[in-house]
Parts: sequence; C-alpha cells; structure tokens
Amino acid sequence: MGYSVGQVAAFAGVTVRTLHHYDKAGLLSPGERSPAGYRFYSDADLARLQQILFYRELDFPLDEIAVILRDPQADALHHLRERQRRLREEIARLERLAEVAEQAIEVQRTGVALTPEERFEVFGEISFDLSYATEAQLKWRDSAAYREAMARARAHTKEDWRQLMNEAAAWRAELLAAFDADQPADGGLAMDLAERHRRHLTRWFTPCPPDTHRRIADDLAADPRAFALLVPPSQQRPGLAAYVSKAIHANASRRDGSRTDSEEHP
Amino acid sequence: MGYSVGQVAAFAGVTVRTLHHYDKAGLLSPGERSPAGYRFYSDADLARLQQILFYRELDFPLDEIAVILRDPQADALHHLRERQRRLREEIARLERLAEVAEQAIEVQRTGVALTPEERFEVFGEISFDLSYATEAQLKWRDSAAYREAMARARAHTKEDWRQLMNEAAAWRAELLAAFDADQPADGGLAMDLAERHRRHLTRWFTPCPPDTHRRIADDLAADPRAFALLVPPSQQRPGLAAYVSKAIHANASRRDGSRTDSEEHP
DNA sequence: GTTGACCCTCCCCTTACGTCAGGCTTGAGG
DNA sequence: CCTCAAGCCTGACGTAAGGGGAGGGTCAAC
Repeated sequence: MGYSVGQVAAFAGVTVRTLHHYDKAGLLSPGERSPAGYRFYSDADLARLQQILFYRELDFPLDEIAVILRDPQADALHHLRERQRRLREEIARLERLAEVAEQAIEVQRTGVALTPEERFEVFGEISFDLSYATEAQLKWRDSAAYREAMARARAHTKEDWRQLMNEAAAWRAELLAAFDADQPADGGLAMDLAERHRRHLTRWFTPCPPDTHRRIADDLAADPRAFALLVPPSQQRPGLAAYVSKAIHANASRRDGSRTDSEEHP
Repeated sequence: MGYSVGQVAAFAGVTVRTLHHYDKAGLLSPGERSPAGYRFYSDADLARLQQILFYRELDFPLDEIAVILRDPQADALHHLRERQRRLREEIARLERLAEVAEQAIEVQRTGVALTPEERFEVFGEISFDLSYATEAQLKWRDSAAYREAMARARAHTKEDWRQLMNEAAAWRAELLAAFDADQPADGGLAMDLAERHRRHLTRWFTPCPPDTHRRIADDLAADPRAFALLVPPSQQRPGLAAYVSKAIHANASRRDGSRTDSEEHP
C-alpha cells in the first residue's frame, strides 16, 4: 500500500509540509495516490527522499538537487566539488566575521573602563560608536600611536573623562561660533582651534604630530561616524566636518613651516 | 541640503532600493524630504548607515540591528558575543559538511574505476547512489571488511563488473520468482538464495561471516537506498526488502548451527 | 453515528532586498 | 519657454524553503 505522508515524515525526520513542498516542486512525487487523493510513498520514493535529504544537508538548493537526481548521476561529482569549494569560501568568510566580532568585543572591553551608566553620564549625546571603533581597531591596531591612545584611554578614570569631555564641549562651542560666523577655515581663529584639538589629543591620548593630525582630519571628513565623536549630530551643520578638516590641514602646514616650536620635545 | 538617495547609494556601496527598504523598515529614515518627496540624507544619517552596514556585514538581521541602534548601545556587546557564538557554530557545521563532501568525492573517486559511460553500460538500472555510499563510508570506513571491499571493488575491471552484475541479475530473477511464489522467507529455497548472496559478496568483495551478513540484512531492510543496489525500484515489490532480510537472518542462524562447513578456510 | 486522528488544497507569511511599471521632478541645453 | 535625459517617487510582484492556519474531506474505532 505504501506509506502515508505522516509516516514518511515521522521516520525521515521532516514535516508533512516539506513533503507537500517537494511534491509540488516536482522533486518527489509519491508513486501512488488513493482515490481520495492521499499520497502513498513506495520504498523507491523513500530511497529518493534519502538522497534528497543527503544533498539538502550539504546545503544544495532544491533545484540543483533535482538536476542531480534527474541526471543518471552523470556528474554529481562535479556538483560536489563545486559545493565543497563554496563551503570552504563560506567558512573563510565566517572566520573573518568572527575575527571582526572578536575585535569589536575586544575594543569594547578595553576601550573605556566605565560602566554603561557612567558612560552615559559622561558622554551623554556623544555616542561611542562600536562599529567605527572596531573598524579603526582593525585598521590601526598595529600602529604604536593607536595602541598608546587605547592604553591611556583605558587608564582614564571617570573624573578624567569628565574633565576631558568638558574641555571638548568648550572647544566645540567655539568651533560652532567660528563656523557660524563664517570665519575662514584657513584663518587664524580656525587654525588655533585645530591646534587646540591637537594639544587635546596629545594631552589625553597620544602625541599628535602634524602628519598624524592630517590623517585624523581626513578620517573626520570621510567618515561621519568619526566626526560624530567630535560633534554630536544634533549640533552638526552641513559642511562642518569639511571645515574642521580643512582647518587642521591649514594648521599642520603652518606648523610644518615653523619647525622650531616643538612642544613635543620640551 | 543633504545627499540624495543616488549619492548615498553610490558612496556607501548599496543600491537605492536598499535605502528605500531601510526607510520603510524604519531603520534609516532621511532627516529631510524635499517638497516633492525626495529623500535627503544628513551626515548623521550617513553615520547611522555606516553602523547599519557594519552590523549587516556581521550577518545581523535587520530587526536586531534596529534594536542595537535604538538602544543607546546598552548592550551591543551582548549581541556581538551571541553573534560570535553563532558564527563559530556555523563554522563548525560547515566544516562537517565540507568533510562529508570530501568523503563523497573520495568514495566516488576510489569506489568504481569506470568511466561514466562504462558505468551506465554495466550497471544499467542499478544506480550507484552516492548519498548512500557516502553515509556508508562515514559509518564504516574504520572497518577492515569495508576497506577490503572498497579496495577490491576498485580493482575490478569492466569485465569483472559485467560478470558480477550478470550473476546478480540471475540471482535477482530467482529471488523474485521465490517471492512471487510465496516461498517462505525462512524456507530452504529462500535461505539458499541468501547463502548465494553471501558467497557472491565473499567472492567479489570481502569475506562475509554470518554476523556481517546480518548487519547487511538489517541495512537492506532499514534503508531503501541500500536495497535499491540489490533490486532496482522497477522490480521491487512491497515487503521484498523485509523478505530478503528475513531470509538472510534465517540462513545466518542455520550456518551458526552447523559451524563445521567453513568454506572461509578451505 | 460520532468522535478524533489524519489527510487534502488553497492562501498568506517570512528575509532582504531585485526588478519592473507608471508617473513626477529637476537641471541643462536649445 | 520647451524639451530631454537623468534621477526620483510609490506600489507591487518575485525570490527559497518551507511555517502556519483555514476550511473541509476521509478513515478507523467505538
């Protein structure tokens, strides 16, 4: 008589719905139907189902399974090799992702030694963007400056952070004033603000020679997540990131020109 | 003024449709709309998009990304750990799959040393089921009997296979006759057929003592793919696999009882 | 004759968009 | 001022592999 859908489903470990699906897809149609339309599967159908499930476990799409089974296995081998190649690619991709996640966890764990509550209290609107921090870590983790900055950041107490953020807020206010007053980005006022930013970084994180500062400026202009660490979205204006970047570049050139004042070596 | 969809799409490396999708999904709505309904994205929107893409690269589902970004990153960390765990699981799973594919390729490569055409010519309707062969390999590859059988199979020439399959066909015809004539499975005729099957295996593949033959019988009854190697679907009848299995068991018991005739040691 | 378990066929839902279709808007050139 | 191409809009359907449910038929047992 053959097996009913329920029986087949039970001992093949699939659902009835799946069998219906394979039937409609033409992948596995039962050899027999009762007058009432009930499906009845033969042993040959079961053999075919086992094959289907085997290839399905290897993540073959159903239509490819259909091809493999239709063909008198002319080249199941070819499909298998192809599949194995793609499996290896996927494994490599996932391993990269796991590495990124690892770094993200690492950066969060070692970046700022505050509880979430303290963090919210100190940083307020400034969001510590994990995605940006992680990409930065992946990009810069081999640089000595980055490592020093991270180490010092982690050593900061809550009071350090509060003071640091207060300084930053004051600086930000002056920046906005200068920008809104249309002070030129390469003018003295803007350059002085850039210089104060440089000293701020030097004091709290890592020495920041002109070339380093230029790289930071480029990142600020290119990646809005970086700029959001400096000026929260609510205070941003169109063109402000480019303005800051330009000011930093101008200041760096100014300092390049007069190498004598080197507070890096007091 | 902000950036249009096209601009954002171009330099974020996504399609316009994706931005529409994120908008409708409430994941990223542009800060501004022109009177005509055109979307305009601010720098803050861009920062958010970057975050979205970061998490998307880690294969986060969009609704989970929405949660992470909605929350003032209360615990992006928690989500990341969870994701990393699942990534590792998935990697392990794919590695198992790659191993299975490897074995499938191996079994196909070393099982039968014939070209596809020859194979078709010799085996005809009997399909050499790769999925079953692979599972068998994974199950038994450590057994000496399996390894010997595979080695001898591989050494068979086309002529060997042809002769072997002719013997099998003759045997099959007698089996069907016995079954259709309602000869009892534990009767002398059926047991003799079982014994001939045993000798066939012994001659062409590997010595087959009663216990080994019993295991084979159980597999024939349990897995229709195994039975299909013995009797092609077109010649099968309901209950035939169980019949063969029972006959083999009966024959094994008979031989257990009379240990003296051991043609295994001539 | 009636219950309860099983079966049937639609049909909508899921993810993260791709792919039109049909119709506005906008900026540049004539 | 008109036109044309490029760019934008909304809306709707399709994808893979089924999940879930509605509404209704079938079957064996009591």
